[in-house]
Amino acid sequence: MTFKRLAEYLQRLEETTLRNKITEILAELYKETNGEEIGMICQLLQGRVAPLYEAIEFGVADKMMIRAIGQGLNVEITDVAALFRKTGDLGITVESIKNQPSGIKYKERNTITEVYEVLFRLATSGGEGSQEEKIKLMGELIKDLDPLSCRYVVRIPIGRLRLGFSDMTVLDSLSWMIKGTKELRPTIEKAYNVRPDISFISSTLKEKGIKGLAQVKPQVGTPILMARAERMTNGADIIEKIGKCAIEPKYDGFRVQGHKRGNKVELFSRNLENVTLMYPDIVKGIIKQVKANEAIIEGEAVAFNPNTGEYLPFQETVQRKRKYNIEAYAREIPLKLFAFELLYRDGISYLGKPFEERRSELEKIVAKGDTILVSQEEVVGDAKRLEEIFQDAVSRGLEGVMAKKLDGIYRAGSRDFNWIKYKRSYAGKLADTIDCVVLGYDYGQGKRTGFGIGDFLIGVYDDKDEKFQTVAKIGTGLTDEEWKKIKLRSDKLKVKNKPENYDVDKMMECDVWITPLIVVEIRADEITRSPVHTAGRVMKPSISGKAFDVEVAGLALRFPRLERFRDDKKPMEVTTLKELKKLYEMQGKK
DNA sequence: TCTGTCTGCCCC
DNA sequence: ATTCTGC
DNA sequence: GCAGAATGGGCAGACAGA
Repeated sequence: MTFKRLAEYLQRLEETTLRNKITEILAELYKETNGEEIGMICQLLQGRVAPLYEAIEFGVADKMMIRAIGQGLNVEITDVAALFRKTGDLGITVESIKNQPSGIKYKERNTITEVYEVLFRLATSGGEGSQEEKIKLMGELIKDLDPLSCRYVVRIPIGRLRLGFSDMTVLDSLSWMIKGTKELRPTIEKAYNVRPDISFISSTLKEKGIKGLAQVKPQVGTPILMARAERMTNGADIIEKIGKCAIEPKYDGFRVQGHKRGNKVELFSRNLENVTLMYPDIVKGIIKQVKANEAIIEGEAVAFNPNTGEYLPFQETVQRKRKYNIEAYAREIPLKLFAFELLYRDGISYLGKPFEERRSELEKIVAKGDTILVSQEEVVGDAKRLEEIFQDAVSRGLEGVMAKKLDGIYRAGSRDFNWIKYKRSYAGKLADTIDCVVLGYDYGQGKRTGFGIGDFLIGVYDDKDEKFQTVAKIGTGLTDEEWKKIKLRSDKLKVKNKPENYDVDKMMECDVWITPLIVVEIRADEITRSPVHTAGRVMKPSISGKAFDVEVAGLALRFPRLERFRDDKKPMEVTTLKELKKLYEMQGKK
């Protein structure tokens, strides 16, 4: 099949919003392919050339792609960038440049296989000169392909296909290919969950039918898609939703799935990256403490201070995700793994077993020790007790709690109400919000292109320096109508250059600057120290004297979102730097 | 060798 | 991560 | 309620160029 033919299908799919219709079109597309092509297509639809657990990344995003388009079509990079700002989509950008009459001929006979192979080479190119190599390969593709194919070939590496469907719909469509209905989706999904390789799944289905997936079972060394939690804002709702449930503390670390066979252990991150070499302390802990020949367990890894025993904030924990200096960091900030799931043990899959059974089996196979701790748990039947546990968790400095449905299965890869998270920041306390003023905004991408705005920069006021200093950009919490409204209001306040009394890091520069008159109430989970936001930041000359380094980090908001507009407030009434600093200091002691 | 820019289905 | 929206 | 697509702060690593 030619790539052009695929592109024509993708165009049809992009224009369709009805998911059932999308499912049908995909099935129709598959019918024109062979077993090899369907694998490549499904893989490319994920924006990859290999499954997530293979460490093959494109290493190409917006900036590199702009250069590749410039090189491939012999246009100035600044022109490409300008058109991208306008269109909000690099695919549309390349297509529209290509559609301008140029006299340059392009081939229409490139096969999917040929394109896939170039993308694969691009992804596996590394080392000195590799950026030039990637740009050359991408540029040649763009030069060779027709305009419509260019739209999609450019969107694949940057991971923004924007077709309105993703993995779950692909699984539906594979069912549709075989049966003409979605009835095989659960079977296909079950296989995909434990072997998240869409190329393998789709090729196998095409060549062997649904029977081909019968032997796909959890396997030590192949990561299982991780379950996610839905959110709720109080204990009563949780009890009403799932009844009696198990409550666990929610730690602020990162997910780890540990696979053990004998004395060999492999670790995977939430996005299935193999992180075994990064966390030797957890590997040793599992070998020592997990009493099963084969097991797959899951938990949250959190760093702690070995001298005080205190758990560390996320910003320190995440420093353990590294490739170099691993042993030194492991000594300085060792990890503990709070294990909360058993997914597999000695030939038996626990995925379909109720939570209570997984939990009791987990407790049996994890021996007491220093590194792996079975997560605390209390079974609760009433909202009052749930709130008590929640309050206790919050006062211990934790993020909140997780509630797990007692008879719920492990829903790999999906987010549903078998797991519910209840976080401090959801509990709607006024103390968790601050008032800020809008300083500028950026043009949006994709769906937001039409609004002319995608996010806005906010700041607090430092009455000492008499300057507005930044704390976050806001890209969520507004309805489509509110985006349109704030764009209109902002444009009336537009100024040519950044106002003198704005203190903004280069990283946070906006497309459009406005007079500081719009006041917004912002919710966030916490205040963190920031290298790029300027609230309270102090700089010093760099060693060479040619630049500036951060002497004292600024303050920023973690998970910022709009709570509401505060048209009743004047800009000079927003939170001051002094107040923000006080809030930052207060969150440390609880 | 140092520094800045860019990237990551990054981590959250 | 959070949030909004079409189905 | 699911699935998808907008968007956030901030970390280490990989290159390129000075």
